[in-house]
Amino acid sequence: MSAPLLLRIAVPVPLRRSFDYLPPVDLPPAEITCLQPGTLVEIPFGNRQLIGVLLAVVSDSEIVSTKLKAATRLVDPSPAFSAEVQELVVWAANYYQCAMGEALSTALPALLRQGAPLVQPAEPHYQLTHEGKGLPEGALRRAPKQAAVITLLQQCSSLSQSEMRLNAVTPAILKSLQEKGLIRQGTPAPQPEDKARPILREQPMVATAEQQQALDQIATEGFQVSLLDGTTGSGKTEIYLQTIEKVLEKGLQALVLVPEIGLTPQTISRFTRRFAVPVVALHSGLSDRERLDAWLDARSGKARIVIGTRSAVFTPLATPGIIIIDEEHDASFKQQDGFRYSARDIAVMRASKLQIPLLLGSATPSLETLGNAMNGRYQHLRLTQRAGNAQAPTIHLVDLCGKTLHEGFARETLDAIQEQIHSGNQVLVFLNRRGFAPALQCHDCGWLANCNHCDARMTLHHHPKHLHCHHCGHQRAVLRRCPQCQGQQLQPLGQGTERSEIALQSCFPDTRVIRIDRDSTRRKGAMENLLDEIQRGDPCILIGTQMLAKGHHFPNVTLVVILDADAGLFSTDFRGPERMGQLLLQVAGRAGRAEKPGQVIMQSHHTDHPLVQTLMYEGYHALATLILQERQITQMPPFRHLALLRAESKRPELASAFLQLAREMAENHTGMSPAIEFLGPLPALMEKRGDRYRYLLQFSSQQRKPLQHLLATLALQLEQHALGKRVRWSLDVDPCEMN
DNA sequence: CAAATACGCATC
DNA sequence: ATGCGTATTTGA
Repeated sequence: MSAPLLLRIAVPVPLRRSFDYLPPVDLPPAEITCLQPGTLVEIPFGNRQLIGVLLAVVSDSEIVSTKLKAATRLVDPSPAFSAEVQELVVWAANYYQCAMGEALSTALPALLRQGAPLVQPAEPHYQLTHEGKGLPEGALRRAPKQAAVITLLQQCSSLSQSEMRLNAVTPAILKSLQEKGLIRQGTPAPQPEDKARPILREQPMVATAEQQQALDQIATEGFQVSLLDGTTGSGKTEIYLQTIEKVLEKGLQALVLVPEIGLTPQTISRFTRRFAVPVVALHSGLSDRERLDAWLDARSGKARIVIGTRSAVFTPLATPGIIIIDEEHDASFKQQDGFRYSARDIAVMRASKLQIPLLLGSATPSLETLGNAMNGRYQHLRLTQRAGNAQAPTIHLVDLCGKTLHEGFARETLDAIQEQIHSGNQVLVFLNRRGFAPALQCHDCGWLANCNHCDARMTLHHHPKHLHCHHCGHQRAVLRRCPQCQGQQLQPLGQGTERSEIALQSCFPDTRVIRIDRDSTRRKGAMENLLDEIQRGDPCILIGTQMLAKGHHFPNVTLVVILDADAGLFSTDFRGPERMGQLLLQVAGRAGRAEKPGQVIMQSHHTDHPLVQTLMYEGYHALATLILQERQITQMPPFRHLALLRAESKRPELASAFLQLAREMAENHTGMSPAIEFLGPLPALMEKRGDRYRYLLQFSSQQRKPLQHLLATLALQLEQHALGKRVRWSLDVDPCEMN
């Protein structure tokens, strides 16, 4: 008699081990042997029911058989994860030192994590009725959105609800049309065979010589990583589209990853306008159901283009053909909590395992990617010309030293704004600090309003009037008297977007000033309304944070003002200068996108700083080269690999003792791999945050392998140790933020 | 002395 | 993570 078979399950808890279960009691033994890894299984765990992922069917366990429980049921007999995606997630869990169950569960759509079945309910499709087909030209002139649906259905004959959504058609529009008897719900007409169906809906643009050269060098099969390194407006998207076209022609799918802020309706419509194939978008606005449907369409191969943010890198694809990452330098590709993976780096691994090309696009590539392009591991494709007749903006440095400032603005800056407004243009003012002022100070004794829960100043907000800690969310009323000296002269210190908005409005009383930051766009639809107003093109001044810098086109902006170019210049984070360069260029790229030439004004107290000078006069690549040289000398990434062990606790001594222990454990291991160096335990830059004291221990190594090995052993040991259970800790491999 | 809170521990 | 039992503190 053979040993009973057991299910080895990854459970969605942060524990670095798997759990063994007896098969569900009602499962025929013959079917157990057929189960594949990636199958979802509902299991009793402690006193709750969880959805786990089958890792393997095994014949014996380290756990005595009397302690084994039986799994409740299979969510579905077939696996949710393809073997390919499951292996990818397992690889990533090991690389990023995340518990396997936690990693697998973050790679799953929310609905599957809750045990929803792996099938799609029939989705309503809409078709033209007889009446709708015979609708005379020019009818529905007073309902352009409804007319657009009719046109759409004339082209496509039948569209599902989600396809309608992708084309910005709301349920209300469909309802009106249904009531008028112009469209009806029904089963889709049988689709003509794939071969016959056209891929394109509109003709591609004619590529410039430079674009064509890049296009010719991008592989459409086999593993190849290309960096598409092109200035703003040089037509990177057109290259994505034409490359995708080639992949679609071969009957394969394209996976497109975009930054969180970049997945706008405009981005999606760029793809749906060009291609006649099914496109799905996995963005944060979807309901769990819609997300699962899109995921299933990608998995079945029905969706031919999949656009998504970070987590979409784990989308299963029936026929993967290419992966594209737009704005590859963007920080949102790195998850900052839990499973701290980099979607960009995982995409490299995925493309290599699948033997398909990967295209990384950016106007300001990350130093990691640029380093790989320079040493030849990635193909480096440069686009230097702006497409069309758009001109590159001219950049002026304004030296603030010794100048009288008007609420943070130099006289010449205000004059330049005046001039552009006068000529009927729009101006964008960039200040990466929301609120009225970043601090409130007593003029009599120098006391500062600090947060009670963090080592930080509280930000003064005017609308509504209160003090707000941007680190822990704590709020309090604005004080009328200094608690230290009873003085009544409490003064705002420094500039925030609210304050600049008021200043600009008083300097330009007849001009519309629009503030765009998290506070002014919190209300649903507020952002859209403001963007619409800007698109109308009337002269106005935009003042905002980095929300303005990414993913939006402002064709009428002719002047970009960077109020404080120095922020980030003296950051303690070694990535500060790189990020400063990327952000400044990105903001500058908002100017002069149409026919109107743009200009950029950068205000700085350090106009002679080498980084500022290099960025100004030689551009991003010179800056990047300079920073890379520095990184080589200081042995920082990408020349050396980093990992951080963070620990936090309400008791500071506990967190630092934990890291001290970790360091001692690690040093005991590194007899075999002396290449690993340690730094710390050190207090985090902001030691106290939200009433927790935070410390870190930094690891660095020339080789990834020994570091990964050490971290794996260490994590396991720390998890066992009593101290490890008393502090909140996490490992961050290839950290982006050092705090 | 009971209720509220903190801590340690196990989860197949 | 999460929930439970036990120890510890709070409090009327």
